[in-house]
Amino acid sequence: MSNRNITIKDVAKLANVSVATVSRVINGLDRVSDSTRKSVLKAIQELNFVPNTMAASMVNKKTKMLSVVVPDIQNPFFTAVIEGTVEVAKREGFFTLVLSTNGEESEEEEFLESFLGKNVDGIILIGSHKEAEFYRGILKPTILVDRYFNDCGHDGVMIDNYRGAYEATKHFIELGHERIAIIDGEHDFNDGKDRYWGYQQAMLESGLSTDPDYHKQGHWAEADGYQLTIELLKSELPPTAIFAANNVLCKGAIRAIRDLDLQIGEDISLIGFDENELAQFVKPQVTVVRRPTREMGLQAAELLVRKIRDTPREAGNPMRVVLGVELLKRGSVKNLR
Amino acid sequence: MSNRNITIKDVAKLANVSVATVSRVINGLDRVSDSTRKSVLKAIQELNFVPNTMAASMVNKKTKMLSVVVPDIQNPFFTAVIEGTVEVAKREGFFTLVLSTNGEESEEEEFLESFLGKNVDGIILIGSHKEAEFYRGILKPTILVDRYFNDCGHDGVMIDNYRGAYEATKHFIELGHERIAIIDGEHDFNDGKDRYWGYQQAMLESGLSTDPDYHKQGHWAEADGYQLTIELLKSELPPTAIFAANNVLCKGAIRAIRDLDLQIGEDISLIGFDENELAQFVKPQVTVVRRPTREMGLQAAELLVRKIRDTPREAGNPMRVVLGVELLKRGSVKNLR
DNA sequence: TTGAAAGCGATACCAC
DNA sequence: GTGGTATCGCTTTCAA
Repeated sequence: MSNRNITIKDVAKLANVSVATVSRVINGLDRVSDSTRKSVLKAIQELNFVPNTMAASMVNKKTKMLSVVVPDIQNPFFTAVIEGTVEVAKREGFFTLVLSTNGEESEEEEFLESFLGKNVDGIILIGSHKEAEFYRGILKPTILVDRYFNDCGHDGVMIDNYRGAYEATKHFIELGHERIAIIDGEHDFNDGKDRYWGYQQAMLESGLSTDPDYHKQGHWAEADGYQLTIELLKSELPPTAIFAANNVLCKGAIRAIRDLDLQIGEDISLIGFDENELAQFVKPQVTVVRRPTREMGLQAAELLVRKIRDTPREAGNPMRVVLGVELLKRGSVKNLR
Repeated sequence: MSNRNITIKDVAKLANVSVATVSRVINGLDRVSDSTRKSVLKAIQELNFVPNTMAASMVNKKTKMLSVVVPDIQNPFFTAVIEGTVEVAKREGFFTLVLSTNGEESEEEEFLESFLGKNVDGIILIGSHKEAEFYRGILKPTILVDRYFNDCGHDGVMIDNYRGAYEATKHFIELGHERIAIIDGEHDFNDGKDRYWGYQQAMLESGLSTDPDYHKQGHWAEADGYQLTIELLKSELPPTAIFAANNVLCKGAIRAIRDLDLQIGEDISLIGFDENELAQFVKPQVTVVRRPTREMGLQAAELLVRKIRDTPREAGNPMRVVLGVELLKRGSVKNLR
């Protein structure tokens, strides 16, 4: 496996050729006579030689590795995206290395300055937290996924958050709901904001007002979903429907409803943003806005690989790929008509 | 960030010193006069220079990075272990790089031969699939987690699978159960086998026979858990208790029981091996054998770092750390006495 | 304290 | 086709 000490020189000596020749047979590009190739191959075999790719990288500046940086490796959304990424990367001959920052922004910087960060051929940043300035500082091929920043100078793959929230809300309305609440978190990034706007727009368009009491904000965590749902349901005039703006908030909401001994789709209607395990488990299952997680990873990796190969930086404006979402209707919305 | 072109030479030139001196101030080991240090630092700042750690690694053969290889990044068990690992690694100044093989054995080999595999200072293999021979071929510090192979030549961190299964089964028995079934998967590795033996031993010790009809084997997947549970519950003489030998089998079992409209802890008793989201969600919650996931990661990283530092290979026999498990009693086992 | 120079292990250009 | 060698960016003796 990892034969530290044997180098191309040893092989050259044993095979009675120059290191240049050995390098040639290793890379198979230049032509080498059959006989010498054979003896070199034999020597390689005999010595159990494995080329030191790091040394090679030093001269040709390619490592054939990509990195994917995520804020939380325990969130199934991220791992699903990663899976898509890895699939394409592998097909294209790249190794993918995953890095979780555990929500700490500084980690992202550290990574980029580390051995790894400096030696990957390209980077995919999922759900990243920084500001445009930071991204502009990254000089190598990079793709932003799920969260995008204008003027960041890189391509991006994201979904239509606005539309997803809009359709969820519309769905409630079509089935006769009027007291529709939304639980979300800070509006510090576009994805969160867009979801709220989608909700708001749908309400206004239908002539419904957006009661501030029906907008509960937490920190996008499961515990918040639980707490906020309890608050809503215990208020004087509870909503008839709740839109949970991300996967974990939705899980919290499901727990809360269960703990209050209420029946989803009967006593309270619910739609979640993003698929999650509990939404699939409970009966009736919870209607969710499904986003194409794996597909996001695929797209990101494809964009990245293309960018790496198009070395003649076509300096074209960064492109953004926006994938559609789908309202997966299940049984959690009661028909009030 | 990634200033490709500026090297130590540029800094040297600007600061009017030799590259050796620059190297010295970068590494802070050798002594440098305050005045030169200052001017070098200034030059570094001015040029926005970031040393190329890859080149450095070429000479000192250290990269300060570890890698963790897992079969499935979507399984919460693995990500929990990873989290523990990363924590220690970070504290000790190592970067952790995660690699998921998606269950493909060959990936593991590829990884070890890749740029990455050859350039990390140490490796943690979680739930790995190969045979001892393979591991012996890995010449650098390596720790096996969760699954161990005798004569593999490396240290390991695992849990007491036997005991966990034994106690779960005993618990059933103590509460008066006699028709106790087990659902598991292939017995191709020790962890799986040990769980079965623990179950069997507990049964025999209590004078209960292990009816083959009550031992259902699948492939350790959630779908199997579902299917096998259905089979058990629909058989002529259904068991009164089921032991699901891993986390996803348990989830499948919970789904199956729910779909048959049976009440956990009432119509059928259930214990799962390893914590899982559904076990915590349903009411009553499902009793599980809890294993110290994060702790496993911590231990593994600590062992690894120590090994990396003890360069004078003390060739001591490989050590194995076996962590205890805990039967987390919740409400899913009915008292038949 | 500082500098010159010899590597680390490969690649690639230039001769032959 | 094949070999010699400069080079990648840094560390580390060895002298001065």
